[in-house]
Amino acid sequence: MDPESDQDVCTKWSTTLRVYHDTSSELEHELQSRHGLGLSEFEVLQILAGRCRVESGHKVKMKDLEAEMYLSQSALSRTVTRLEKSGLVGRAACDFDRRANFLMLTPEGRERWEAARPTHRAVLERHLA
Amino acid sequence: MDPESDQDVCTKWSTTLRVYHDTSSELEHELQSRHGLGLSEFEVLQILAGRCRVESGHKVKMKDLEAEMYLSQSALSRTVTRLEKSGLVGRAACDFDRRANFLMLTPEGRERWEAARPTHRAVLERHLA
DNA sequence: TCAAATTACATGCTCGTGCATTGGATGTCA
DNA sequence: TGACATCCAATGCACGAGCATGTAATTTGA
Repeated sequence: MDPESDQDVCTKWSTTLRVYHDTSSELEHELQSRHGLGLSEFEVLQILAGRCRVESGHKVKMKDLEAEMYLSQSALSRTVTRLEKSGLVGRAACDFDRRANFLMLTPEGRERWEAARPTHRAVLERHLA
Repeated sequence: MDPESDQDVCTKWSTTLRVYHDTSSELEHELQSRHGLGLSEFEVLQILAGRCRVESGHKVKMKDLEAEMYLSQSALSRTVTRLEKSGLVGRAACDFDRRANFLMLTPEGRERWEAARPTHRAVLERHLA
């Protein structure tokens, strides 16, 4: 509440704004132009790639995905729909709970993610290293 | 490029994402519900309030504003139009260059900004202190 | 001096996002 | 078991954002 901490938080916030906008807009452009992926789409692939190991049969529930992303339920639903239409992600019904969806990377989805990963990492290095 | 710095930038980025999303979405909600202002609108008022002192006759050029904001030219144009329609900002022609616009806070604009400022500051304190 | 390039701002268009709602499935409890 | 609450995901809707373009004013340079 004192002037000093005010100055602190303002500086911190403007730094955060700058880093966030610079980095995310370059991520968006690079991923889109080089790999045809939006940032949200890449992030979904990234999470699926990291979690689709042996456990749970290579599948991830929408709700689990939602919990790890800064995206509303509806936005995530549409993002996954776009990825599904592009053939990068597959949906599968859940036997135990037919309300829920399971998601998994397709082979093509894994390829695209692996192709895009260096681009993603390079942008982060450039802005955050 | 080494694994360590990769880990560093990834951690840094996910921290930035979390702080940015948490803070900006709460800013957006609080400013909208309490003061009827979008975050971009508040930021425009903030810059105008800070710059509309004696120098340059209390006016700011669109281009100068644009340089200080993370907003495209078109988005800024529309944001200012919204603020103008709400009576919070005034546009004035520039005598020297009739392409350019000058902007200034209206008295009501300054009131709204001063009313919203504590809300804005409180959210920053809460997330960044 | 005047045509071409540049600049400032507005606007048409499309897209991704959030909110509210819906539809269907599951859980709860009397 | 049946009625009601809760939960998951999809969808209608509105809105803010960026890109491309348009319009008008200014600058440039041959």
